[in-house]
Amino acid sequence: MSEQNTELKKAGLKVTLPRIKILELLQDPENQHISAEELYKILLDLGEEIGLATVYRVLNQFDDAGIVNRHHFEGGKSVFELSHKKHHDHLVCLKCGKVVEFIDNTIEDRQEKVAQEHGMKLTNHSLHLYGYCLDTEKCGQDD
Amino acid sequence: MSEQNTELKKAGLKVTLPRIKILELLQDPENQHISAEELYKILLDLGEEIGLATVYRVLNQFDDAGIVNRHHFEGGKSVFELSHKKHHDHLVCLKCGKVVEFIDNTIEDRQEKVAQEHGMKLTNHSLHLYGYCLDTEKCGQDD
DNA sequence: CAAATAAATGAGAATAATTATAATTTACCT
DNA sequence: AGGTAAATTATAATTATTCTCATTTATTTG
Ligand SMILES: [Mn+2]
Ligand SMILES: [Mn+2]
Ligand SMILES: [Zn+2]
Ligand SMILES: [Zn+2]
Repeated sequence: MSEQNTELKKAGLKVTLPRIKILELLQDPENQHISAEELYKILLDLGEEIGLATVYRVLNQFDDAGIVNRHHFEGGKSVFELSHKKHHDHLVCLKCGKVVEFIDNTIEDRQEKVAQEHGMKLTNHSLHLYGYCLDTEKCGQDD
Repeated sequence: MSEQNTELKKAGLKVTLPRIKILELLQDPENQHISAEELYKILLDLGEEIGLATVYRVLNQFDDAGIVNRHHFEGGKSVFELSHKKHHDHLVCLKCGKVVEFIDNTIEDRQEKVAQEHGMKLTNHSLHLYGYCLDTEKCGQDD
């Protein structure tokens, strides 16, 4: 039994073709931070017969089951990524759309401190840094 | 000439009743982090004849002009707040919806560091901490 | 294995949030 | 006050996402 099957079973979800296909696509490094619509288009191109509603439904189920994480970057739609990787935050280029992942333990620690100081128990957070690539021709801002 | 008028003129916007009313409402501490729809309802309740499209349009113009900042909290619609206050980030209670503002200079500094390390020039960021109020009856999680 | 059944899917309608269009009104500049 | 460009309104359109329900599929059971 494949890994996908095990993961779906563990989440109490029936092992269906749409779910397997979506899980497979999400493994592909090309498809990091992908939207429902984008996944749907890829599936159509692959000749799969799938409904857009199914893609949305499955992604929500995956989110509920903790299989994926959902992010909402400035000015875009919801994007998803597998959650088996370690927690990280995101840097997004406003010009080319490149997404860089990072983790900064100082920031993570301070967040807990801040929450504590304000009498709150943290469950999660989202940190998005927006800017421009400096090293590339196309994104470097004139200064 | 009122403050509002000056602010609108400075932004190159004509001084109209909808714009003045919206600016006024945004000053009210009751209306921090308010959505277009909520503003619209308040305006209707006040007997103003205004269209929802106008509220959206004006808020976008205010955003472009730097008069307001837009935030998008998990699971909600866009909310706006006047931008004349100093930059800050947000703690949000997932139970009661309370929004607490904070600024942590360590976090701010680290963000710049992170961007620099990845060859990017930061323009802005969004940091949202989600959790539960501990001090209140209704929000404290059982543990 | 084949039938029973409960869950999942697909097509399309529905909803929510936001934006565009176009005719009318308003603010601002002589 | 009159001319003009900008703003507003109502409404249609769009975008992103969810819902409905008839049909299909995966799992369970005999
Ligand atoms: Mn990521
Ligand atoms: Mn705020
Ligand atoms: Zn870039
Ligand atoms: Zn609370």
